[in-house]
Amino acid sequence: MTDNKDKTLVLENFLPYRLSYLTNIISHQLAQLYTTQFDITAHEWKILAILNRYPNISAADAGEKTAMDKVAVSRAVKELSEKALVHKIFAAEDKRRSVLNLTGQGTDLFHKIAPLVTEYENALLAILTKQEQAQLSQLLDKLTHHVTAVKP
Amino acid sequence: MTDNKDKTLVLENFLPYRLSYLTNIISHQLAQLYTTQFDITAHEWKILAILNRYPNISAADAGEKTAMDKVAVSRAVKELSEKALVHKIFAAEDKRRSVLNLTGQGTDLFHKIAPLVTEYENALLAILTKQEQAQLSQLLDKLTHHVTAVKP
DNA sequence: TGAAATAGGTTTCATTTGTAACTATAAATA
DNA sequence: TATTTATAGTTACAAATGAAACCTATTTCA
Repeated sequence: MTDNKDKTLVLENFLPYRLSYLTNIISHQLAQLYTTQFDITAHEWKILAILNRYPNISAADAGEKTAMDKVAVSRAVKELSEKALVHKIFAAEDKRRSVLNLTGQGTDLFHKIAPLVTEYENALLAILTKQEQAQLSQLLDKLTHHVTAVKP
Repeated sequence: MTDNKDKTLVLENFLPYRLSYLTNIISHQLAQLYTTQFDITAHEWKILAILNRYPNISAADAGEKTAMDKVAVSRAVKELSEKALVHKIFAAEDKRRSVLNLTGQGTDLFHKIAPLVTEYENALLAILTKQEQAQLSQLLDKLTHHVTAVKP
């Protein structure tokens, strides 16, 4: 009889706990890469990355694509603007809507950090075979779709 | 040529990002279960769960088993003690070391919450086949061992 | 139209969290 | 043994976060 069978919750086997344990460690290690060498928070890094990929998007769009709430986006953008890494204007056709872009400096910084984090990702994935990597990707997709469907 | 090939970091494909996205949603949904119905934080819930499984452990042990830092453990235990859910004494043979246990009330509360969170876990896992669940478990193990080995 | 509702962003305030300093006890060592 | 060093836990302060209130601009529709 397994522990789950008799209804005793075993933290070590509990999926949400295991996911959060792993994720916390990874996020922490990853953050080291840019918080120490460059003076950038995790939120700020996310905004840099998303603006590199999608120029001219609004704060709301950036929030949606990064799963950050609008307050966090607003604060990160403000910081990044003050650091001259991001340029913000308001759209002419709708003056509420912001239009965000990396500055030259912002682009430069992105290209300094990106190799570090992809290197970290590669180091992570190195213990998995190509097939396992594909499995993992698929499982994460399934779970993510499921989970966002349940409570959108 | 894929986006990864030309070194442009694509957030949506980046494993740490995808993990953190999924985990945040799950943690949040899960927390709803006990923060709303019972007045318990995520940290407090972790302590309840670990003390149910391992009675008589110290705060340091609890922290190690839950991946919480000692300050978070101290605060959660203090709260739980004030709510009479956890009983804390100091060990006779080493007066620095605490000895923690659930009270009767604490045990009762644990047994109220446990079914809710396991039900949530089951709902989560329901989109995966048994085989996929096993794969996921194995992949998480591999990654977790790897990641803790890299930076212990 | 013009009042009400909505949407994008920002600010404020309270809570949470993390780091570092601190207290008390125990272990190590000189 | 006396002094240093290490360990368990708490406290204090600062930074990060989240919820709600708050502009301002745009829609909606009576």
